[in-house]
Amino acid sequence: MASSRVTLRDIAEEVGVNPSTVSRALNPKTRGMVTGEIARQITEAADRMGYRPNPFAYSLRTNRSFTVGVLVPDLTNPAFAPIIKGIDNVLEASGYSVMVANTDNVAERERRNVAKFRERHVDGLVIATARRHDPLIDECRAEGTPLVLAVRRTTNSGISSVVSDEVTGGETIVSHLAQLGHRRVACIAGPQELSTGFERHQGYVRGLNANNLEYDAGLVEFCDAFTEEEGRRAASRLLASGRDFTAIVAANDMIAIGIYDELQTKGLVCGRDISVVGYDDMLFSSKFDPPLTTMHSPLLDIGAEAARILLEQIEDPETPPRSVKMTPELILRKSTGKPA
Amino acid sequence: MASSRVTLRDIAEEVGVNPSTVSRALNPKTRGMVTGEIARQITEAADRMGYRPNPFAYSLRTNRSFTVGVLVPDLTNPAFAPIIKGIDNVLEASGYSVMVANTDNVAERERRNVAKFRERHVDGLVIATARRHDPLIDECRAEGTPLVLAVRRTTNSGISSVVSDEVTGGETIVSHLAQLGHRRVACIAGPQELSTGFERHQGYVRGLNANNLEYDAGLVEFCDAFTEEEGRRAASRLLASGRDFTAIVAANDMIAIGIYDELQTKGLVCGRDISVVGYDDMLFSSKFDPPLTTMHSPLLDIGAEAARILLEQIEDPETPPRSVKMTPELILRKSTGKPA
DNA sequence: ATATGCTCTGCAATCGTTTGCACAGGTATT
DNA sequence: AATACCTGTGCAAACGATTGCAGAGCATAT
Repeated sequence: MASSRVTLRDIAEEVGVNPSTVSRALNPKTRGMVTGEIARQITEAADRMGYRPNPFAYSLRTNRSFTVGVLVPDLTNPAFAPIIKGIDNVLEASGYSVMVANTDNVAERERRNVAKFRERHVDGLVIATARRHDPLIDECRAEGTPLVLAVRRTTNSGISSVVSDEVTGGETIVSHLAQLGHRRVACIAGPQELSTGFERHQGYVRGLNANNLEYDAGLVEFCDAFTEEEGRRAASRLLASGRDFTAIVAANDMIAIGIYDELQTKGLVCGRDISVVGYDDMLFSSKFDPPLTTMHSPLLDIGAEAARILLEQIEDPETPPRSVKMTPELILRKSTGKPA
Repeated sequence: MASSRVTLRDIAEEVGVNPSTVSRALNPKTRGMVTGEIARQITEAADRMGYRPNPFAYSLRTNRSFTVGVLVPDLTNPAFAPIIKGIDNVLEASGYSVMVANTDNVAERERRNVAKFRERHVDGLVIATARRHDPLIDECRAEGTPLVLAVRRTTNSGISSVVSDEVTGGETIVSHLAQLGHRRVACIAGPQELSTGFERHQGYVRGLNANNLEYDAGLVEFCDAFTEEEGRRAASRLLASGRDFTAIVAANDMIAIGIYDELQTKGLVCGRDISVVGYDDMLFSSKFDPPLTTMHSPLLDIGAEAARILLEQIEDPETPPRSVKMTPELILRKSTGKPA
């Protein structure tokens, strides 16, 4: 309310030129078109008067909003928050603003928010909610707005994505267990419609092969969601099956926590009776009881890299889509040990 | 790229009226001005043609952006993420978009982001980074954009805020400890320039009085930040002082974790040798070793309520500032017990 | 001396809305 | 029947930038 904004016209009057000249003088790309001395006067006046361009006018004319939309399933999930932070860090530095939307994993809400972002003419989208087969993503791509997937990707190539190497991650976990001497390694896998769930399970299978362990379908349970509760239930089923095993590889840390719960109620001690390894290395996984051995996903870097690719893509829409795979790292803690 | 947007003018031509009529027919507030039948034709055509108003044009004209800015110290901090989620939940329902900015507690970054928000003409601001004396907040207020503080407030009244009742929270904690039989209760307080740190400490002091325990300056240590590391260092100082005490009230859960660390390295077992109580009840505080007794802050509700107040304020700028205090709840877990 | 080209600036249209004002036509009032 | 008042619609001016085009001024080439 206080300060009536100062516009190009105001500066123009002050300096005694046409607004268009002011526009050119202030825009680095067109600055060359105006005489040095005049340009100097203009920038000087602009500073002095506290000129701030009106983003609406700019956007209306140019259709650029310097805004990007970010879609995550859950802002409060420690396996996602760092991604946003990573994105925000690089985007802030480039003058972009980040709009977030929480979808709680419900497709309808994803759809609605993408629509909202589109209406608002965001310059680009980073999406962390993708399913392996995701019509919404296809639509987005067809629609033309620059887009990059983070953490989760679709089977559909031709879309930029940055994820971590889930398959080798899973494989490495099994190898770790095998080295400790485990022969009967169970798996509590995540949702198979998500690339993370799918590929980590795939990694588990490869790890078995690589270490000459046989695959036993009775040793793998699937979860419908990456949640503690789902993990607990799956663990319960596994235990109830009466099968013999000495270790469990969990699809992520949340599920691992669920497994902890179930082991505890059954009076088993994790790390001694049964080894458990998680995935993600989310915040506090070192504080659990016992501290969780887990595969560290470079979430912050994934977010940052996704943002960088998006920027590239916005800058030059002709840039071909790029997919990068970060490498995760095994963090040894107390939840794994030699088989009992 | 694909769909050339359809504008008011397109619809006007289709129906055979002037764009202004279309504008009026489509706006609920002015719809009464246009003949029922024509209005019907217009809305019908709008649907059919897939009309979506151009937000830039709208904003340029009206100076409303349907956007609010949210400032938090750390997106990944489980004591802040829920706030954003709460905000997003209510704002999304009202058609607003949320822009977030991460400040990492650096004043310069707060300033920069507030400036960015202002340039972008956000309709309102919710700020979770306020210091007790915060010039930036004063400037914001003077500037006129609707503003509400969340979780942390300034001493300066006359600004809307929604926080939890830290003082009684702190008091209740001490009472709990006193009831268990503790007589020598230490305190590891948070930054005193933040209302949370300040008021929780105040609550501690009141709790002492209320339970006829004497205040001993030697039993309180201050942290410069709400971090694990600061908590650990403070605990170390406290232990080194050689004073006698059986319980520690921590300014928040992060600090409590730091205390856990230090107790462990000193071979003390928390909950038996020394009781510890945290504050916030952040995610996973029930999973620590031992599960943390803590004061639950209704973070999600705080965010939601802040958003509601902000909406009120945006709707009618004359609305007097409103401050609400949520009541926290003590969650009993394993980190507290009878004194050894 | 004329033609040619280059550099700089201004003019005016445009982006897609909203909204004050004018005005046409109809209804109600006297 | 003349006047006043509504009601609904159109016109055109904003909002504050960007940008194609035209032209003024000047230097260089012929």
